[in-house]
Amino acid sequence: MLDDRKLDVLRAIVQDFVSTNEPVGSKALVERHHLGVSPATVRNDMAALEEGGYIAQPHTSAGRIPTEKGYRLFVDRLSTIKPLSPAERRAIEQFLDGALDLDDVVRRTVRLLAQLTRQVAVVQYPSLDRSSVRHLELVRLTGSRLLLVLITDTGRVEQRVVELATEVDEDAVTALRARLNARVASALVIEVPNQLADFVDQEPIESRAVASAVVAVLLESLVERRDDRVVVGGASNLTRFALDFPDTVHPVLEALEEHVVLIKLLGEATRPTELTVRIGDENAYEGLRGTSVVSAAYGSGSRALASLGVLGPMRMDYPGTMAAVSAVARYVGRILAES
Amino acid sequence: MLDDRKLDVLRAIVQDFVSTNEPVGSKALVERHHLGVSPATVRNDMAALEEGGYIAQPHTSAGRIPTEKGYRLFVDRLSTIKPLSPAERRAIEQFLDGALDLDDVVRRTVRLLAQLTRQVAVVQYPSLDRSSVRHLELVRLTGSRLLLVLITDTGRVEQRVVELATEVDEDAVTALRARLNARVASALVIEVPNQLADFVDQEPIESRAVASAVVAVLLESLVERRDDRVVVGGASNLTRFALDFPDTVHPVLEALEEHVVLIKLLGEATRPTELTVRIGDENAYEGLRGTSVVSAAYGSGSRALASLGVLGPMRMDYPGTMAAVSAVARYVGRILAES
DNA sequence: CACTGGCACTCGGCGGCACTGAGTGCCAGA
DNA sequence: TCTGGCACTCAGTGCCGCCGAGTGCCAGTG
Repeated sequence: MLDDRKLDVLRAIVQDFVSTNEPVGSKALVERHHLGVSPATVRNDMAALEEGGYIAQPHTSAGRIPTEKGYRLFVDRLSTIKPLSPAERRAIEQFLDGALDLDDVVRRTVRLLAQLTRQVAVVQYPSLDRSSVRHLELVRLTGSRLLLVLITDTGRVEQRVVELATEVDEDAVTALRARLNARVASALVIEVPNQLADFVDQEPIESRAVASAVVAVLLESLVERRDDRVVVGGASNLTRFALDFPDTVHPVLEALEEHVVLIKLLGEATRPTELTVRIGDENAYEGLRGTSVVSAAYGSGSRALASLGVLGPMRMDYPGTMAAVSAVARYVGRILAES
Repeated sequence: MLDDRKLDVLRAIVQDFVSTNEPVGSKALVERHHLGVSPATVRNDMAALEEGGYIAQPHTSAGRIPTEKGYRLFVDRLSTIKPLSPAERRAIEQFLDGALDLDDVVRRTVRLLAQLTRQVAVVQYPSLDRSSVRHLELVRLTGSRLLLVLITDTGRVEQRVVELATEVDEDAVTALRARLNARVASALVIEVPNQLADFVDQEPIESRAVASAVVAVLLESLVERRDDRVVVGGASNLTRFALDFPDTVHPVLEALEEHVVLIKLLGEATRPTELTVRIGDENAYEGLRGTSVVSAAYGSGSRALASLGVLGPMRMDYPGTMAAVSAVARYVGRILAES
């Protein structure tokens, strides 16, 4: 039913529409792409494509625009990921190599992605669940207040104040710190609750109260941070393509502030650098109709830590965007593995 | 030249225009505000106000809208800060009391401000320069890598990895940590470079190399963080008032991503809770024409730590916004003083 | 002298109307 | 199976005239 030429026509329609943002007609199509047939023939093919639901006309006397289904087919079968230009590769390296700490890596990444794709970029912090504990620090602020700092292998730092009912001296803190680290250092964060299950009971009787308070705060902080953090950048790119639809930008801006929504959008991280493309309603969030999301998991080695991606109009340059997202994800993984 | 009634008229014009976003005419004015005079009289007053540059007509056959100068006069002399409703006070308390750590305080604050004012909120992190050192932590990651963690009295945490040329053992790290803290603990951050000026020289000869590396990274991190951090929220509120001017939202979104610009916008922190209002071109940044900024410094006690504020259209509810910003600044200061 | 009512005037916004042109579907012919 | 031709549709555009909100000015009044 869809022979090769029809697919060529669909590909040409998607490419033209993406670059001009105007319905494309049969005549323009044969002029811009050397299809080797006449407009009339193309019209027949277009009728077939419309029949199949791949393209549609906004109104009777207009050209065609791709539908969601059309974009899907394009992404799945008609496009090849466009290799990045050397300049772009260089930009990625230069941008990320100077990063100082994890916060900096994330901030730079989001900026880089937004710049490369000229769209809205979303980067998730390395998931706590999938990280492991590098070190647990316990600082005595005053006699009855400790600062608990958790440092992961990805450089993430979580800190929390522990209020104690009783006073505690420096030596006790040092000892407790050592015993805690012996238990959890280099364990997966998700394993920490198990590792500490009987920790308090095994403590010397005189330090049980303190240990119990510390462990409680630690476990609590792990639960609270479950809602992993994301950073958004390039929101101003929204207006580039939304000038025509001023009512569509508001819900998108709202969505960008709902980090929970964004995390769902990026999707479950699978294997590192594996690309996911969600087109239009596929990402099932009211207010994000008409937008597409290209995301990839990143990680060090074979372990996926979290995801990053970009959000743009359905009429986006999929091959280019996919290449950029994939390259950045790969590079971030490398940076994190090094540190 | 501007008698009381003319000022009343100006006040009425500002109030009406702010709430309706439409040029206000003489007739509507006498109907909605009981000015006790006829439209014709008001027209004369309006002519005088226009003469003085306080109001203008967008086109000949339209009502008047306030100019920048008009808003300025309104803010300076014609408005009283609207007290917050009990519901709003309660919202502030509930919102901020549950905060876990500094990041959380900042995130909650920005969200709260955006919600209260229905505008774009900007909150600056407590300035490093104005904080003091609570503790300096040195963690031995491997033999040749240390993690340096700086914790300030406002709960801010900065961390950085120190790469060493030689191996170092746990005891040496402990000793160095103790000596470092003896020097800088509870000093103002801005004093740290002075405090450490001769630190390396006074170290035992065998630990000089390590001390020098650590101090170098510490000083460097203080310089780099000079560009203090800000957090933005409520960007979706932009579209509420920018529907009519779709071309004005793009530059504003861009400005929101330029944190340096935002920091300038908030202005130099003066005394805590002191309000600043910048109207239109007063904040002198291309692309922010037509917007106003209401900001306040916050701090604990009499020490200003940083600023927060909101950004909105020139036609904003100044009394309400000023009340909200001021109340939030006061409350944030209190929260930080407690922790 | 300040205020008021009346009146002529201006001009943006809106609906109606005709025209244009891009693009289509269909059909007969190669 | 493709092509050229033809009638048809309809969004977009420009033009026109009307409506009405709002103004400025002036003469009249307490």
